[in-house]
Amino acid sequence: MTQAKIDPRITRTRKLIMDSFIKLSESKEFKDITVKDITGEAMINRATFYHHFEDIYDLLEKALSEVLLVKLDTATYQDGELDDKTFVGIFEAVTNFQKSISHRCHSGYEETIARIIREQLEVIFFKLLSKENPAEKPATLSLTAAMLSWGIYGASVEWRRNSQMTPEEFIKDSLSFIRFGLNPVSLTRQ
Amino acid sequence: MTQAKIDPRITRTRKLIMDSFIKLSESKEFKDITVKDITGEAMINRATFYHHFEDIYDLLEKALSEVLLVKLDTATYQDGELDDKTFVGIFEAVTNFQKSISHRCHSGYEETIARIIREQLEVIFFKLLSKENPAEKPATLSLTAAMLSWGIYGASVEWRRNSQMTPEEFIKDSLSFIRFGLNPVSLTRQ
DNA sequence: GCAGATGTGTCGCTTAAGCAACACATTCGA
DNA sequence: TCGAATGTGTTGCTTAAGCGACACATCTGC
Repeated sequence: MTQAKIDPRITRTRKLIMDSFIKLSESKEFKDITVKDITGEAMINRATFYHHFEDIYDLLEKALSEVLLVKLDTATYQDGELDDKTFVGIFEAVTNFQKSISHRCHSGYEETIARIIREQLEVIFFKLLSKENPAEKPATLSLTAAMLSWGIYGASVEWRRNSQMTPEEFIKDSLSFIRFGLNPVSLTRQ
Repeated sequence: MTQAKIDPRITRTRKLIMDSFIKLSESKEFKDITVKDITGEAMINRATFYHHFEDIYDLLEKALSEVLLVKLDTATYQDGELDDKTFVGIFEAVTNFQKSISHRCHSGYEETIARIIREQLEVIFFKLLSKENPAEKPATLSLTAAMLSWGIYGASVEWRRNSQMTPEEFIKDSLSFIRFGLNPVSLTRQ
């Protein structure tokens, strides 16, 4: 498709690094994880790590986006529309991810993750919005995507703080306001 | 120790191949497994396979010997003597291995495995015998090792055919005859 | 029979991974 | 405060893995 062919060694090595990072993340928090730890766990050379990633923050970023994008593909490749199902899928991806790392979040680190999640969401929303509104100005779509990403992320924070509901139940009712606007009459359109 | 240092890539690749082979062996029998199947499963290049193994029979041989040798190390690295514990450990290794592959044994294939097991046992016994009898003629030790390997392998066949006992219970009593000779009085020496 | 498909084993060239050493930060305890 | 220890990021060279093509064997069904 978009790229010719990718050397299997690259795939393998990147997977080794990612998996080792995830595994280490389960036993210690981010700030205590060194590049050496990762390459040791992955049984690859340290220089090879730098061949694939700028530094450990770059790895974090790419690891997070991969987790989100995998979920995104599952949620949207069928239609790629900004419908309820897509929204719920994305929201579940975010809450799942937060749940999986919640026990290793500490000050400073959490804000980094939050930023990366929002950035990823923004990319996703921008893509979907552009598809459905090809005529609209990019700046408008971009800001809309940003607001959506902050909104969805904020919702996940709320969910984590309060809710015993499933993510889907939690966000379902509010989605109407997002999708059809704040005018009450629009609810009948759902 | 005996060799300087081994490139991690080699270790990794060999493990990938071995694991894929074991995995494939669980779903189809040996004669239906192709080199392509293995390299496909292992996600390595076919040429790389031939860099490590002569052919698929060579892989079989080395995979089997690895399984046996792992068990052997566990059983003997502490002392390396031809005592009861070592014998029982080796016998258990053989019976465990046969149990693990029994459901994929068919005519022709079984005899190949049997040969390889016996060859491996012979190597092991020869090493142990040499250690305990440094002055003895190699030819004598070699034949003794061969007879032991046939004997142990035969015992495993008997065990598989008849016994509800554990491998240890099964072979324990006969070991005295092996170790101390057939003279009844020797039993008192145990 | 033989043509097409599939597997085997080998080759030369390309590319990614390993290694060892380096300069440079940090941390931390004597 | 200094020095040892540990981590970071980079480099040039070596080595193993990937690739595609090749000749050659089996098969299998028309």
